[in-house]
Amino acid sequence: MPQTVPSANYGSPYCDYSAFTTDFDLSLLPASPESQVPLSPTNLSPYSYLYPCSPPPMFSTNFDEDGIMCDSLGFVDVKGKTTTDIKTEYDDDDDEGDDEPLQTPLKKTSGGGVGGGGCCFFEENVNFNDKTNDKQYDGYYVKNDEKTIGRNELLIPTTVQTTTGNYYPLTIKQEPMSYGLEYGHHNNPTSPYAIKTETTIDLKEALKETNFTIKYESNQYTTLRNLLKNPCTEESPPSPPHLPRPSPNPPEETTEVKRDHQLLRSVLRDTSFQKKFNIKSFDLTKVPSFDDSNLLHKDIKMEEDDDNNGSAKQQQQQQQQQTTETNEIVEELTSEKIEPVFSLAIEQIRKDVDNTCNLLGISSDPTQWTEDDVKAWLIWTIRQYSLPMIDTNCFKMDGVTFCQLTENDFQQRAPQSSSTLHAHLEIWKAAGNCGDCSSPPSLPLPPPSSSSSSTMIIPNQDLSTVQWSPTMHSSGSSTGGDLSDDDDEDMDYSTSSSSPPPPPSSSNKYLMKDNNQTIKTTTAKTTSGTHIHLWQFLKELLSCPQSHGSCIRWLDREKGVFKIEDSVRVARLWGKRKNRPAMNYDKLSRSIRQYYKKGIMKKTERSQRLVYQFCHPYCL
DNA sequence: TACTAGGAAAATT
DNA sequence: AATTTTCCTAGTA
Repeated sequence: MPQTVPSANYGSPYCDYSAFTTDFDLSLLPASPESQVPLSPTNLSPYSYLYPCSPPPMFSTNFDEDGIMCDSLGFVDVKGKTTTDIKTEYDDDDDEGDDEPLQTPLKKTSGGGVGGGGCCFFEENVNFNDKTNDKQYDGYYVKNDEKTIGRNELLIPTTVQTTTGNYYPLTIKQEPMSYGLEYGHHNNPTSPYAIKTETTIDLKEALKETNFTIKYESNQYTTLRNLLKNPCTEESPPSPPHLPRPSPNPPEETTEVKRDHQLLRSVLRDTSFQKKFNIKSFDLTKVPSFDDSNLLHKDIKMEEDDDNNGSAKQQQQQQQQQTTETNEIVEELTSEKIEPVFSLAIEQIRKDVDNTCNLLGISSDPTQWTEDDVKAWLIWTIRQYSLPMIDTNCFKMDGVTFCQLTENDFQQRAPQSSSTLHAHLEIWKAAGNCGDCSSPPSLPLPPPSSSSSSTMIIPNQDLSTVQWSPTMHSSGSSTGGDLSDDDDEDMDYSTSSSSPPPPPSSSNKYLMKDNNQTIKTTTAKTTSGTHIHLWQFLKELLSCPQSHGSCIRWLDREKGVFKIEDSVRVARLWGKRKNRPAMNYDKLSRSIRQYYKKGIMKKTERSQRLVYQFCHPYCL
């Protein structure tokens, strides 16, 4: 009997959110002078949803599709084992292309054993710098030429998504390491849907192209920190301070930023973003175009020019009128409409922090850190952002003390990296529910509004996310003192995990929880990793094409038609998720066929090999 | 050979 | 109890 599920009720028509880009101040998001985006060990970037086919190659550290760092420098994790070593040890599928025959899991586990991570299947090491092929995903075609990526060539995601990896417990069932029928590689290179390789979009170049420059200033994090401190953005829109509206004394860099965010425009033009979040449309025709009027800057110019500009009163009045109008529009935008953008950024950062914590095996709350944790975090941050090396002995202190360091303290201990380190720590303190951190938010948010006018309230979530625990993608770190006894297994498993994040809507739910609840759910995460239905898992993979597009992908997203490109790998991932090392496609497909009767999935009308279709409303 | 389809029973949650 | 796993036979391309 088919399951009954709430139907989606999306607003329509969908509006073009690309118009936001004229007003959206990307400087609110963390960025380094090199356009590096912090906090992303696994999904690489808060902007990653801008690059659904592959993360930008700006990170020196590579990640495989499981979100495992594959730093060629041999990044040392907290367990003292280089990820390079790990990769080598368990590297079972590092094929650059799709033609390499797959080994059997049995071979891969030789010497590893179940508990030793032998059943943790590593996926291919995605080469972010691969420029060999143009890419086609989901019907969108991307010229694989970093220099030429433009509005018309940018891959536009059909859904806003993240690429954060999940981590799951390593209590793998002790099953005989005998593998049943293992179907072979089924990647047909001649298939019109065949995906050749991952593609590369250089964020740095892309941002350059959009004339967007971000000057790295640690104080830019304060606004973001405020947002992180107040995760109830869906229900209570933040106050206008987070607006791109210029402040009375705007920083120099703000006035110099040209806000022609073509990338963001392109992404937001995708109406699935609106659909995904059930965002009501609004009249964007009221939004001024910077290309046309640059209205948002006019009030800045007015103020700046007051002393030395004797422009005509009429012109001033006109400008004031425009400014007032603009402010009203921006006010409206910020109070309600821009929230999805902020929420995405916040959501991304929170997950990134969690995942980094998981990776490093440290608490998401910096005040809980030990000396070693502080050191691990410092090393990671320095590596991640290519900062000058520092003497970690200067930071030999516990988390509480570390959190109380001021920027001046950082300056004394690490002059060249003080600003960056301090800024990142601020982010972590905020994102990590750091209750007793000393830094107060610089711009307190207004109390939550009881108004239901917020467009971020999500009455009808994607079915695939309703049953999804928000904890599944969050940190399993020691936030709640829930560190596993077998840390090695935890680390091995976490570093080999391939799980993409839950769909964004669930993440919104995650964000809507208060801090305490977030901690609780984070703690409970480790027991829910295997509580997932196959159809949910498949949708999860499908929602992360940059990681799993080579093994499963949508053929028709709207109709819920998808194709399993690599049955072995999908089965392997499923087995990994469910701690069933003996899983194979034969069994997986049997489970899928069980869905036929239940009305969850079906074969397409014209049955094609490895092509299935989600039934309505599961395809939503 | 790889996949599809489905019965049946066991295992898991 | 629901779901998934495991094993099986039979069939198709």
